[in-house]
Amino acid sequence: MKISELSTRSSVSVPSIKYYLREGLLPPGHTTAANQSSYDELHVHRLRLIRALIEIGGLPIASVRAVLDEVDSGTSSLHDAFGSVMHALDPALADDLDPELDAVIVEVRKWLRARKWSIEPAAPAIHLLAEALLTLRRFGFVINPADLDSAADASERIAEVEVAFAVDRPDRIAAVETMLIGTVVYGRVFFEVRRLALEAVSARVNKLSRLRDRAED
Amino acid sequence: MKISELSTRSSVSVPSIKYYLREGLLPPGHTTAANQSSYDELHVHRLRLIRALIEIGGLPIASVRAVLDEVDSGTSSLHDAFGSVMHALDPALADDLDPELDAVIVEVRKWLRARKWSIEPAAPAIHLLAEALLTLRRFGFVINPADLDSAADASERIAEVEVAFAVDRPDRIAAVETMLIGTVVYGRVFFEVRRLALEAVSARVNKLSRLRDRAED
DNA sequence: ACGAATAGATAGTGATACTATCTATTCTTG
DNA sequence: CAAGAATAGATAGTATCACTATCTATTCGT
Repeated sequence: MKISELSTRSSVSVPSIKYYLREGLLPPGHTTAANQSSYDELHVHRLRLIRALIEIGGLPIASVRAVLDEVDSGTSSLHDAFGSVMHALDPALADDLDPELDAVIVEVRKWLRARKWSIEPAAPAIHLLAEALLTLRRFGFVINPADLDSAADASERIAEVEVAFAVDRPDRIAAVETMLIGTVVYGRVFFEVRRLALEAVSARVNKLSRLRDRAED
Repeated sequence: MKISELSTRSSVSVPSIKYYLREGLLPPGHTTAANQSSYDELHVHRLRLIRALIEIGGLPIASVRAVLDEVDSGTSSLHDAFGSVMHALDPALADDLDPELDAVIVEVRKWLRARKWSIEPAAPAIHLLAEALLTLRRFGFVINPADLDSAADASERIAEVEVAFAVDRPDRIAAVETMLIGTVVYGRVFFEVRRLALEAVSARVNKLSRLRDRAED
């Protein structure tokens, strides 16, 4: 198909498609003449992936490129490929050499061992989780990794479904893509579920306190 | 304290503090002369809040301002204030008039009723959740709101702790701030826990499949 | 044959989050 | 009390990002 058709099929403007081609997010089409290329279903699919990462995941173009490069590079096992993709998701984090943060990182690692979760030691998620926990503590929240067990259990259950689904995919690229979409889009799903939970609990408490006020009259 | 001290205390550069003052994220200090103002602990605290929203929550300055305006405006109940803050968190979402999306929104609302979660009908979280679920389906994930029950249960448990903590705070602003920090920073915590869960499950499956391969030799 | 579309190159744009500079003052330290 | 550092407030500049526009030399479709 030509670029104009790719554009309507994917609802991405032609200039944007050209931009993604330039930036290497989208592989070039099959060149049929000096100024003609033809694109296929793979391009439509890839464009949907790019838009999901940008719009739902909020990833910058540079991260999208890094992630897609990892998807396309034929790393050995699915798990290794997934690890690389996870790593490419994060902007490089500066080592803060904050002793307080280091202490929390140690706690997180201990928790991971206790849960028997085998995680690559250099995983950015460990650092980012520790950072968030430290921030919560600095705002007065008394929170330990163990308080996250119920969230971790729920995450694990859904992760099992996701991984099973990914492993079932016909080829390696589709499998890695599935894990990627799962991470980014499910991440958003969880975030919104959490917000809804907070609102629901807040509404309940609000109602209770109004009932109490009335009883006191 | 003077601006230089505020800068070292908060590890935010003086030009950035001036920028936040200009942008109305940080209230002006108490003016003591034409070119002298004094700042206090409240400013240190507010700066920490701003940085947490930007760095951990990834909010743009405009959202931070909108959210802080809601925090500072004396809306009646804590719950109402919380609702406004939640609303200010989101960039205005265009109504897509996508019938497929509308169908998913209906599903989400039904799920919320089934869970007895009372949510403001216009809550952006409903729209955003439906959007994410629709994207997952378009990538082949078979997923219904009910599949989110375990995540919702876990979120609810943590939300109860958060709300109890917020309600206990000395004043209304502190309470709303607590809910805000809870939403944004816990959101990040959950995201990272989920990624760790995925990596752990992926590692387990990888190991199992390697064991199976070996058995087949 | 002729207007529309295309590839590929280069340049321009608007938003964002600062950062720098400047002036007129005020502090502060020897 | 003098001189250098710091400050408020204003204005201007910068780097990055994600496009968007324009241009040229083709090539396609009718």
